[in-house]
Amino acid sequence: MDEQEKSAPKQRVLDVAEQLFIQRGYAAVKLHDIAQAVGVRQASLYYHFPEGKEQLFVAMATRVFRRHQIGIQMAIEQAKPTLAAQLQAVIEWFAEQPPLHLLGMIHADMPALSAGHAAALYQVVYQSMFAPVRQMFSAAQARNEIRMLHPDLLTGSFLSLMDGFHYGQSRPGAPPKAVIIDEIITLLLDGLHPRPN
Amino acid sequence: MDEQEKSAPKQRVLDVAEQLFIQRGYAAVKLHDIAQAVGVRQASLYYHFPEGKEQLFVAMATRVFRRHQIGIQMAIEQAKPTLAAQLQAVIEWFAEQPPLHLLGMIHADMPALSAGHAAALYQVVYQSMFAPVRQMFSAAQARNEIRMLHPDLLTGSFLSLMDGFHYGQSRPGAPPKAVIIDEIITLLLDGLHPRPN
DNA sequence: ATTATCTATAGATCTATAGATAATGC
DNA sequence: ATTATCTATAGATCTATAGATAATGC
Repeated sequence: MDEQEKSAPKQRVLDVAEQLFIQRGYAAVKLHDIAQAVGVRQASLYYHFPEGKEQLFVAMATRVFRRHQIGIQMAIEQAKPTLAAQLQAVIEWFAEQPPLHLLGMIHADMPALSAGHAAALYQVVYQSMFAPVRQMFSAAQARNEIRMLHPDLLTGSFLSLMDGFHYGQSRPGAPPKAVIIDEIITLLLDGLHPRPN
Repeated sequence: MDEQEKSAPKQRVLDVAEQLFIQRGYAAVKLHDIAQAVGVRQASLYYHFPEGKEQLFVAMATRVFRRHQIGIQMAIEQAKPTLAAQLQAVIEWFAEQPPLHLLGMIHADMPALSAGHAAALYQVVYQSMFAPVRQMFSAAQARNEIRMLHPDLLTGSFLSLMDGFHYGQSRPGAPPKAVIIDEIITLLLDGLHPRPN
């Protein structure tokens, strides 16, 4: 009965909910859609989430954010302690995950929840996504490795770029993932102006 | 009866619809919400948009995109013909507009429309938002002013950043707009690694 | 006994349509 | 006559609740 030890059917509901909620947004997804994709009747979802749609959304979002927190932290820890290596690892993490659409979730979905749920989720977003990335940039600044831009701005910009990643990725004639990652790193570290060497 | 010559009440409906649809997304906004904010009854909206909610959304989105197209093109034209000056002007344009949440709209709202409406809107987005920005970057590359990164990727990254702009902007203790703009330009042109001079 | 489902349905909400009303401008 | 609203309501959709059913594991 710990957080971890969850029944298989419940995990399956969360999996499907994750796909649909993230793809279409909270309001556009009906409980019936989720039930249908799981292969059960709409009312059966209330067995796993007795408080209904909001509870399901919050559970799903929390799970996604925690997974990203672990992925991001592992990426940073296992990379060489330079921003270039850490950025590479974190971007690779985002690139191999399904699209998250974090900004859209923060902006459109979370405000639709009850005030309490929204505030709680916002905390989770901050701890899981914002703080670790911010920490990576701050540390690089403390090492005097990079310019002293505002770390919050860097963090927001970086997460925006990660949200945008999958758009460019999916269009026809798009370069392969590895090239996109390389170019984003070049852009972030060296900028558009070519270096004089 | 031209596109331009629209009645004042209809414009007012579009104004309100713009605010609500962009803020909360297509599915979350009910016609009743729009009517209430306008100060009329829900059924009265059908006088101006006889085909209903979708038509209203498409009209609103088209108007927003066209406005941005003009704003972006004017910004680029009136700036000095260097990427630095043009970027500054375009970012200032985005900064003075209300948040657009372009990625969210493309991702969550447009796919909820009928196939025909979605395709048409997608065209408008491309022409209005994507093409002018892409052209700005391509031209800078032709002038040999910047690195030869994929222009589609640059464009997508830039528009992602513009979507993210207002998030950082609104949090407490955020730096003033002018500083944010400066830092984004520095980031894009010079990158995080400090230049050796 | 617990887990996981089902059927049936109440009640709320939402979109859209039909037809009436009032004001303005020929 | 045209423009812009209104009331009333049908029909569809959506969330949530109540209570039944079936399988598994003591």
